[in-house]
This record gives sequence, C-alpha cells and structure tokens, in this order.
Amino acid sequence: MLSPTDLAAKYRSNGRKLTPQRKLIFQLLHENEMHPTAELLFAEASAQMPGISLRTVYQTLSELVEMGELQMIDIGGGATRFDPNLGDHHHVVCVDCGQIRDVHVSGLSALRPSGAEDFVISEVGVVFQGVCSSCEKSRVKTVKSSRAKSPALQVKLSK
Amino acid sequence: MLSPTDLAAKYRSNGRKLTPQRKLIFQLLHENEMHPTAELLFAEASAQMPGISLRTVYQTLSELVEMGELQMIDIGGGATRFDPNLGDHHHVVCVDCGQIRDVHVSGLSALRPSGAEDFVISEVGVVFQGVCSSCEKSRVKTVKSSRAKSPALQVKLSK
DNA sequence: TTATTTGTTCGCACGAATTGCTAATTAGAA
DNA sequence: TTCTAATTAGCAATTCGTGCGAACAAATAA
Repeated sequence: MLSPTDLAAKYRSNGRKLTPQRKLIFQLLHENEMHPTAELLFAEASAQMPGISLRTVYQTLSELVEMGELQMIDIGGGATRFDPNLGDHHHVVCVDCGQIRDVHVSGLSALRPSGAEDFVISEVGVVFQGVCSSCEKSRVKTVKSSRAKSPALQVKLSK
Repeated sequence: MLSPTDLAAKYRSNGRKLTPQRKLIFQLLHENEMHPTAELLFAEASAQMPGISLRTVYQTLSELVEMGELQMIDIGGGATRFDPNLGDHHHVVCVDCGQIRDVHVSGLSALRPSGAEDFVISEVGVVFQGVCSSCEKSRVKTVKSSRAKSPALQVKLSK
C-alpha cells in the first residue's frame, strides 16, 4: 500500500490532486479485505466525512483503476467490487454468502487452453467457487435443491 | 443439445410447459456460438416471432439456467451472456472486440489455491484474456496506451 | 495579494440491464 | 372440449453506473 506521500506523488504524476476525499477512499479501501462495492465504500466514507458524494466515490475508484492502483472484480452478482491488492492473485467466492477472498494460485503455467490458438493471450483469471466454513456450518442437512452448478465450470480438484 | 421431445420432458418434469417462445429461444441459443446477451436473443427471436417480449426472453433464460440447461457468463462489460454448452469448458475473451470463445483447458488439476483452506471448493472457472487474430491484424503499431492490465490477473503462460 | 487557470466535488438527470407486478392469454391434463 | 395452472406481455420500478454543469478549491501567474 502506498504511503500518503507516495499516493500524493502518484496523483501528481497523473496531473491530479490528492484531495481529502481521495485520501479517505484510498485508506478505506486498504482497511477493507472484503472487496467492497462502491456503495459500501460510500457508506463507510459518509460516516467519516458526511456530505461526501457517491459520485465522488465512483469517480475516485475509476481513477485509481486507471492509475493502476486498484483492480476491478466483476464476478457477476450485481455491483462491481474493488480489490486494492495489486499482487499476483486470484479469488474464491462463497456461493452462499457471496464473500470474496484473495487466493494465491500455483500451477497456472500448467494450464493449456485449446481452441484459442488464434488468440494472443495476455492474462489468466481463475475464480474458485465453494462454500466458506461459516456457511458450511450453518448448512442444513437437507439441502433442498442440490441443483447442479454450471457443469461447464466443474473440475475435479485433485486433493 | 436436447431434442424437442426431451426439452418438453425437461420442462414437464419441472412443472413447466414448453411454449413456442421457449422452444424458439432454446433453438436460437443453440444456433448461436457467440454467447449472446438477452437483448441479442430478443432481437433474433423478434425476427421470427414478432411480438415476443423481452421480458419473456429474460424469464426463459433464467429458467433454463435454473434447470441446468444453460450457463450464465458474467465477465464484466455490461450484460450477462449465455452459453448453452454444458460440457467442461472455459472461456477466452478478446479485450478488443469483446468476443467470447469456448476453450477447453487441460492442467486444471495442477492448480493449487492457497488462502482458501476453509472453503469447500466445488468449481473452478478460468478466463483467458487476449486479442483475437482479427483484432490483432487491425491493430495499429502505436498502441496509444499500453496501460497495464490488472496485474493481479497476470501470469506468464509458458509457451 | 489578487486574478487566473486548472482540477474537483456534488447532485441530478439519464442510460443500460434486469426484475416486479398483473391482467389477459394459452398449453396441456382430464 | 373444458378447465385451470402456468405463461406472456408490457410497463413500472430498481440497481448500478455515467454524463454534465455549476459551485468550489487549489495551485499559479501577475
């Protein structure tokens, strides 16, 4: 995470100013591991800076993404979520509660896509789906509909 | 792809009826490799069945997903896309034109997530990003902004 | 210090995608 | 054919954002 000074420098080098709003949002982002949505950040920011506008939150988030200081996560489920973690990582999603957690993934270089020969591939994103421990606990025995999840994504993970 | 008879049976076994609208949408879905959006399907359906409503298209798509006959693809970029391919596969996305292509991926079992020990993982989704051949061709030499893509998703793919 | 320029914030209107509601219609069992 | 639960159509409402312009603030020039 950038120090306040470095953040200011980053903004300056982009012809921008580090305003109190921007500083606050950046800070909240880094205090939050939950990959918050813009609305969530707005709520948190409002608590500390009454009057800040949702528009500013959206704007600031876009800027940070543009400056490469923030990653957008789009895993369905309505709103875009934001991840200040710039390291090489991927995500797990709990299909019950929707929480997203960062995960490090090894073995990526072993992946071989076939059917994309005419693409110049630059990135790979991996999303694991599962049930987190707290949701697992509160799961009733009789899972009403153990409907098959999108089989297209299924894979047997060798333990 | 389900035969008309099997489709009817599937619907029946779900306490539903196979209407002309549903039949058409199912067919269009399977004639289209482009992972269409609801709006796109609506346009195609309208051509063959004037008066069909967008609401019905959305509804039918949801049902098919619920019945496990269709997969939703949510890779950012506005609208949800739909994939009738129920086999084990993943996707490549062209970052230029946005087209999505099915790909088969081998080596998935080599993936090892760390940081998700308390999740019971059931599925893995892989999305490759790159540039398709036709976009590659029409690419100007001076790529104005070779802005870094989300570094978190970057990985060097061993050729 | 004052004037000027440049960048920001904020609120509101607008837009796209999707869902909620319900009266009118229809598929399919009896 | 009859009957009824299921379905359709379509418009309202919602959710998640973006475009725009006026009021503000900060840095710069005079």
